[in-house]
Amino acid sequence: MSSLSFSDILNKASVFKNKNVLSPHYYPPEMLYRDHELRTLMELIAPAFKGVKPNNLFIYGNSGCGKTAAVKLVLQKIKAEENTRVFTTYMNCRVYDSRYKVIQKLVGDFIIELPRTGHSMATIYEKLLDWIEDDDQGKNLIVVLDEIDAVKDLDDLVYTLTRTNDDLKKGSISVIGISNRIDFKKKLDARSKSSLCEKELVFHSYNASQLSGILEDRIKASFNDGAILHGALNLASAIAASENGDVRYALSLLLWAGELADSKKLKVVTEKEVEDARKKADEDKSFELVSGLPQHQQLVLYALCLSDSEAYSKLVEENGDKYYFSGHVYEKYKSICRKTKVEPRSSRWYREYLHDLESLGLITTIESGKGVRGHATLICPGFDPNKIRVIIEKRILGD
DNA sequence: ATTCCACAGGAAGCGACGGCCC
DNA sequence: GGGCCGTCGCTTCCTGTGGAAT
Repeated sequence: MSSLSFSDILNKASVFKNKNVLSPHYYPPEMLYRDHELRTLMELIAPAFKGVKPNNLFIYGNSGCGKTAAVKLVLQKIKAEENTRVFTTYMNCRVYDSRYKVIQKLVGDFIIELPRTGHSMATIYEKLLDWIEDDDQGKNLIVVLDEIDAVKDLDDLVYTLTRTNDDLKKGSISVIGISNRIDFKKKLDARSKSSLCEKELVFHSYNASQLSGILEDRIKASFNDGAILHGALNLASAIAASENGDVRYALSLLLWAGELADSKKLKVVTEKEVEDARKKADEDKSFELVSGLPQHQQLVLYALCLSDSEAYSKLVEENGDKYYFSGHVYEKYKSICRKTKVEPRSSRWYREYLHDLESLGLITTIESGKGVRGHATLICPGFDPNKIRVIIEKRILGD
């Protein structure tokens, strides 16, 4: 042990040349197969350089199909231009998820950092207006709202930003909204929709051969020559193609497969490592998701996993999966709460928990449809119930 | 045809919290 | 220190919905 040094660890043989290229936070300087989208984006933004407000834009497409990367690339090009009054800012709405937080972030980026609360909406809004107008010809601000569907009061936000352009004597604000949920537009009211979606741009999913192309490109920069066998590459692209052409997923598969090969001291990554990486990724993901859950969501999940052995649980078989009535799971949840001396949440909140669990992929729900009285919901665990049970027992009931 | 059931999910509001400004 | 302000996690109340039961 005493002879071990950092250089030993760093110089250990590896299939990787540069792992960073595979990270989800890495954005490539060039993009393949997205010429049309990049051009459209740039044409849309171009008027800003003449002091004309660009149209608002709404971008959608499945996850991992290059939306964010394309926009970030264009933002870099804007920043590279000199002497302009075009300002840009990018934010992810999972973090900035309310009108207040978005406006606050704008003020923070360009004017002054503000505390989380304390100032009224009106105060910080005025600050923003003053800043945009405080220039001979005003400033043209382009705001990119990634995962825009996460904003809770999006109608208010869109209304405020639209109104800003009316209030401004000079300068403008344009919005580029990005989402991977096409259906979310339905939730907006008509005015916000027409305002936000002045222009729309769809990113279609990559097909298997495009995925291979992209992967090959990244492999060159991240792995040693010949470290990835052709079969492994093809398998990774095929898996990703079946996951809606998600490049991010494909890259993380390669990363995991490479790490697996390193740990087995292999010089090349084969199909086997990719396959194992996929399995391991699924398991790790479920473990991480479950252990990171708030207490009551864990209890709900636990109730669902335990329903199997209970005599009163009725089950409906649907292609081999066991579905449980949401009402019964709620009762089970309440009884577990009683046993563990925890105050159960209301059924309204329980329904929110189900939504959360479903969006995390930990459960799937279907409507009962015919054969059941009323409008019942049926729930099925997304992973092996026994494994989930063990994780939760360690977490909650263990201590 | 009407009533009942088992929910879904929107709206309003509550109270604690952390923070501002004066 | 008091009056605002926005947020969070939650409850209560309520209307809507689709099919079963009567």
